[in-house]
Amino acid sequence: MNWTDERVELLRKLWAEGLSASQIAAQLGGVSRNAVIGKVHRLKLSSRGRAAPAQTRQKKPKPAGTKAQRPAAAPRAMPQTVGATALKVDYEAEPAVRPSARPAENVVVPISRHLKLAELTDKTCKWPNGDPLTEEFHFCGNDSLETGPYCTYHARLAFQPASERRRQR
DNA sequence: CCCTGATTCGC
DNA sequence: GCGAATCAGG
Repeated sequence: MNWTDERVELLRKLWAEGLSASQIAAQLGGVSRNAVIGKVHRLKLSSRGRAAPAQTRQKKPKPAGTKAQRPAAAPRAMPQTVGATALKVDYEAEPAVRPSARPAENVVVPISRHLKLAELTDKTCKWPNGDPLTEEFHFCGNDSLETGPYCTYHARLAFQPASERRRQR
């Protein structure tokens, strides 16, 4: 995989959104999280917004080859773990239940359109399916025009109290 | 041990 | 420029 303009653009977006490097790598596909981090640095996107004090970074003595040590780059700041945690929090806290939950038996589970994060609009259901770190991860993507962030089915899962959900069948 | 980003450096 | 290996740390 090479860094096309589209992929770089998506990288910029997701990085700005606060996704972790590994999650971005999963979304992009075909690259490792190291590749993403490397690219992020080359694009100079490193500090995601906040400029903070200074993180002390130790230099790393290479095992064998004696190479010249650099003066160590300028210390920068980290917004303090927004990455996987951010999306995971969304993933677990926003929807009241996991997509795998079975709320009602007489309700037809919608067939997901399998949209990528970048493909979502304000009219598509943002219910996440699968693990953000896997290739299979996608969003429901069905029409949510009149039901907010979710389609009618997922809106019920997302906004119904646990007690209601329990005796729903 | 899971994860995070940061850095180095051979390619 | 790219990214695996490696690092420090939560």
